[in-house]
Amino acid sequence: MEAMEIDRESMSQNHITREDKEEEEERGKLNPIVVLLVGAPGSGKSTFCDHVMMNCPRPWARICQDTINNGKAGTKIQCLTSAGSALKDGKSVFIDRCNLDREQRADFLKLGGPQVEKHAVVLDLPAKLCISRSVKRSGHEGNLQGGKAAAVVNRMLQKKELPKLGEGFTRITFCQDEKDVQETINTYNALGPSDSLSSGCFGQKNANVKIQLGIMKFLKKVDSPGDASSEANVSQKCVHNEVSKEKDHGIEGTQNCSVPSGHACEDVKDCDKVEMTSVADGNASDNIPTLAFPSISTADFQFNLEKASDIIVEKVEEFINKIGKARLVLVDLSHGSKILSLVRTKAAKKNVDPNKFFTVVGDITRLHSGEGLNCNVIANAANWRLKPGGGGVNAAIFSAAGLALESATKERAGSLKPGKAVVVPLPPTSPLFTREGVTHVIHVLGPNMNPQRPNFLNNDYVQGCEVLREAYTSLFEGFASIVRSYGGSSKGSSGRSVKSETSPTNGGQKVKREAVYESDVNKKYKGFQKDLKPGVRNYLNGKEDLDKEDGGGMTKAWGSWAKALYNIAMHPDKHKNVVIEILDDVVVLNDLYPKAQRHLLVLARGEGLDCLADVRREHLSLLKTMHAVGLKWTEKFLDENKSLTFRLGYHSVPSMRQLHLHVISQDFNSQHLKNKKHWNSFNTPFFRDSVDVIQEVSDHGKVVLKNEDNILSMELRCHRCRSAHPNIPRLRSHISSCQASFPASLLQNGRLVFVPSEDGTGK
DNA sequence: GTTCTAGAAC
DNA sequence: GTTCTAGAAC
Repeated sequence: MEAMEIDRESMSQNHITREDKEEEEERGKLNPIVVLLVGAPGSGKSTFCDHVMMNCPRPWARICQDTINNGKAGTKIQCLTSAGSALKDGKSVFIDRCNLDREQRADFLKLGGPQVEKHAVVLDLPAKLCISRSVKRSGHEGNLQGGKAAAVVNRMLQKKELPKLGEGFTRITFCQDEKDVQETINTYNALGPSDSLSSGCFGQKNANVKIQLGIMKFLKKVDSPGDASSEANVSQKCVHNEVSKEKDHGIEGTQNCSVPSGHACEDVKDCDKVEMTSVADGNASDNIPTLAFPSISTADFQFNLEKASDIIVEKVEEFINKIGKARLVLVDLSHGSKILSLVRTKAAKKNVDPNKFFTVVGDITRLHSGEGLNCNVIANAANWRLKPGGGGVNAAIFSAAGLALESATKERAGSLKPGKAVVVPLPPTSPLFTREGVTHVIHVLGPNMNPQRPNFLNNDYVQGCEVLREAYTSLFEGFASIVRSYGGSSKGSSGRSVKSETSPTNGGQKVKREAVYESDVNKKYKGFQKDLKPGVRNYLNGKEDLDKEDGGGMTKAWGSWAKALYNIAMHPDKHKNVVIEILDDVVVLNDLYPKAQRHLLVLARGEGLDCLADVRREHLSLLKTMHAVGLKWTEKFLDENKSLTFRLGYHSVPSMRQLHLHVISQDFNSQHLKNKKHWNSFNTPFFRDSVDVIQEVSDHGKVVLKNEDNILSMELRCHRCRSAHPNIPRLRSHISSCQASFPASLLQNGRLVFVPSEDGTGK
């Protein structure tokens, strides 16, 4: 690599042997630029320069502070002098030093005067990657040298200030992974001697912005309260302008659309939301495949309701786990519907997941327009000829779907036997498709117990039940096949296109996506379900609790395993093995999988209070009780072991249903602490201190929950010294010995509970 | 929430 | 080869 550098040097030496005038012209053509690499040791700055200098047609000089002094580390002044003379020689310049803070960058931005463009290439790669590289570079992983390297990287990253256009850069490129780095290398490689790159910020991706910002915010909160956030706003606006200019000119088609740095987190999320709601019509549940079906055979075919309801619940239970996140909805037109109430009761008894199966009173042909419920598939209680007419559901569906359904049905089948079903894709011309978003109708024929109708079973319920079971099996299997087929479709269930599904991703990811589409779809639906409005969720649960509509925005769906705490709260006496205290409003228990030496849960006993998002002003005294009970237990624990420190708080989005307060000692010494999520759920803003929750509810009547998706996958940082660690074992080994004092913010407002040391300085 | 496990990272 | 993570299933 060094040889290559020397070659370029000698090449450009030839240029400057020309006459001054020519030289001046040449320089004008050369259009040299100064590129400041910004990144921690191990972020790949030198490698970046090497790659560009090897392939880029323009002459470059790399100014490396580590080697500028005859191969040894030199000074900033030396760098500046050397960079200045390289520029005079018409070379573009890489400033290969960390440049992590603004002050360090400032002098280099003056190089060559304002006519020389200044770029920043930010190698903002994960701390653990930088650490592991610099540890490797220093040779011996694990020894003092390695440890030192990690400490250096950590210290630098904690202080880093990302560059802003306002500092004097004309272009800033952010690289957050290897792919970004390669793209940026390609961009610079393609830069001919007189070319220039357009201005603006490039390469910051939404998801990563959130992660990075999460860290920044957290660090800011911990380290430096009055940071210049207003300045960030200014530069952000500036970036916005630059970006739109960029787009107008259409110069950089391949660049990632830049997302402003600074406090952009909320903005970015809001943009996403707007996009999603505008496309998906404000109801995220649009995209969960849903089958609406009438009760088969119980109307005109006079099947016994008790027996039919048993079979419905039985079959729903059987299929619900086979169809991923898709939902089944039993629909009946009448309000006092006996079959609905029977099914509801039986389903509840069997603990059928109320998010995946529920009942609705309404017209099956108007579920979207009438009830606001999107069902992409509806079942028809058909007749054996598969013809319109008769009465009830069959007549209604054929009538609502128009001739399109008749002809589409004819194409598929001419008749149907009892117990069978036929899936008919609904032509997009059908009003049922356009108005209601129904993409398929499944005709199903049940057993007939009505002597006035064909195939009368003469009260033979042995056969009748068998046929009805078969009918539901055929129906649900038909639906399952539709759900599977959605794997390759780019259409949402409603027939309206769904932005998130078609949004571009980078090549590599896309391939992976398609290969695992089936599960990917499931994940997505899971996500959407999580995004249901509280009101919708309660509706799905059959609750009428509209108070929650205006609440914390998003609530989540509960997996079947998530009810353990709820069960304990409802029947603490039945769980005496785990419960350690039962009071009027709360139950106390040791966490089954403690993440620290002491870890207990204070559980609210009331019904309908699942998580922080449900909390309102009326719960204030309960919150205070929970806190007080938690404190009482910490006192007991501190009596036993004065060296412990406790923190009391809630998970922003808990995995287990039923509001519970964590009381957890800060040693985090537990074999159950196994993964990033475990750590980050107690050591990022995902963990909401009880004192703050109480304050917020008291001030605003609810808890403001910021839905920072990636917060649980943030890099691992020590909760005391804030150092970053590459993995859980290393983090655990670090925290077992870290004696640094806790961040100031935790020492305020009683967020940490401990016995003050004798000198009164606390921890 | 945990467990299991494929496969990525080391 | 071993360690570790992350996603799916429960």
